[in-house]
Amino acid sequence: MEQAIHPNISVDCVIFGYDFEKLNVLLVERTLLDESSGKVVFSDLTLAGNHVFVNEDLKDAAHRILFDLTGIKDLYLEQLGAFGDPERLSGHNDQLWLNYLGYKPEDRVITVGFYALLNCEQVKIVLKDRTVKWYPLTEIGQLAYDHNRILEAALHDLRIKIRTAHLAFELLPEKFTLSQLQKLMEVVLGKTLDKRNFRKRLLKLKSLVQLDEKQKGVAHKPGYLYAFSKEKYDLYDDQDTFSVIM
Amino acid sequence: MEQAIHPNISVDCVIFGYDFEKLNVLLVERTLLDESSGKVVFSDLTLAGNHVFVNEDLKDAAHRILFDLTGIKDLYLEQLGAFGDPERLSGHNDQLWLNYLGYKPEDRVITVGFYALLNCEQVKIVLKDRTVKWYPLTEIGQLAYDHNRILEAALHDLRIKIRTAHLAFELLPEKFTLSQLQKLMEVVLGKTLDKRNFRKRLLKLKSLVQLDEKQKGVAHKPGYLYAFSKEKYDLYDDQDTFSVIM
DNA sequence: GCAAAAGTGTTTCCGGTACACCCATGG
DNA sequence: CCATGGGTGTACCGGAAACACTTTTGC
Repeated sequence: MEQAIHPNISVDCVIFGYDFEKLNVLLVERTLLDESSGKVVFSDLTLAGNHVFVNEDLKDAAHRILFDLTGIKDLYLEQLGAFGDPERLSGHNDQLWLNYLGYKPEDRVITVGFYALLNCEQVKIVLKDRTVKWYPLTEIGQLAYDHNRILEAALHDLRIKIRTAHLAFELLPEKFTLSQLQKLMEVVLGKTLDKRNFRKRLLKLKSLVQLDEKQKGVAHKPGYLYAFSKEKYDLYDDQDTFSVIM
Repeated sequence: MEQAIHPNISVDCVIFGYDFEKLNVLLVERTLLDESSGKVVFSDLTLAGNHVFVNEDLKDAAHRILFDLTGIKDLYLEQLGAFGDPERLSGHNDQLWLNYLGYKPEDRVITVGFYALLNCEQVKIVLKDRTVKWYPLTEIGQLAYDHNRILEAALHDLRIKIRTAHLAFELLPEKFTLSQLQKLMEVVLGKTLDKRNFRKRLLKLKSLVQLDEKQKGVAHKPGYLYAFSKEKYDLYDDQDTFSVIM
């Protein structure tokens, strides 16, 4: 019975993936076929989500969903809060879909939103399922259920927290150049930053360590690689933040 | 059936009340009496909370709980997130209490935390129930369930948000002096602030308007009263924040 | 040798901070 | 007339912002 699913509580994950160019979100295709004709009734996209197990912690459920979909453990996860509008599943397509899956469409389900951060190149997702794909953030249209609301909340939170915390490093590979870090900030915050000022500020951070290693295979002067040191971050604690990387 | 309670989803509210001296939290006494002897089995404190109705929005549930307990509508409410540790109700006293109330103690309940802000003098709470009282934040010990965790999260969030948003005004009456506002900030942030610098910054805020009215009945030079203008705040939007009232 | 990004210092300006005295009221 | 908090201005300092040229690599 440990694995019995809870009918009223689900978890939805906004999975952000950075590819050195733009922010992407991993979405799942939801296509309903007419049983007799085999024609497509509708086809749209959802966040990665599922019901929790009866005795499962919410964060564990989120990790499980991420693992099932992507084969990755230990991603950075942040809780966004609960989404409990009684009408959140009452869209026409949503009702058809829930019925198709064998849920009672009239059941109340509250969902807990999370977001995960990863780097698309480093964390190669094994897409077990052809219906799961990366979508550039800027090209995401209407999603199923209340998932646009959850996505919006995730993005809002990410934009605030990336200024002052170590979230940025979760979106980069272990080793990265300062320019890559700067580009990431520019993409997330939606504005360009001055290179020299950016570097001045960043080089003050004790938790950012320069490696004895340079970029390779680039058609220009190779940059030094850097890494984030969680140990030093914990050590220097609150002094050592991005504070005002506007 | 509209009023049927949902067995698995509850809402808990951290109700902060400011009394011009300190921050208080409204707590509910929970006393279990032995049925035969009438002796006290245990007695402790909980946040204001209850299960949600089957078709009730989470925020509506929080407002209802606040209203039932205090007779107040339209308090400022902020969601903190969901608390879903499977063990959150498994304390010894918690199990006794749930059993006494007629719940199945083994049922999984996830709770959504909120916090509310009010001014103790202005918003005179009609304490319908003698077991509900204000407790100074600094004197709160161990609470029932996982309520210390929820309180901690609420306080953390309040301390962050009060620096940059209009939360402070929710803890004051409609008209207040700058000194009262400063005192509030000092209490919440836990540090003293320089009077002149504080006023310089505050007087820049377009959403803070001086009234043609002074303090009365004080044994010193009376101060001007001020009010927060939601309209101007919305108008000037993001420029007009407390930004760095450290 | 050319394209492309890496890397580097200085000046300016604004905002934060520190700090001390006179004023109006109630008792 | 005294106690109490209200109200005000200035000088200094540090950090943010603006800004342009040289270097190293792959092709």
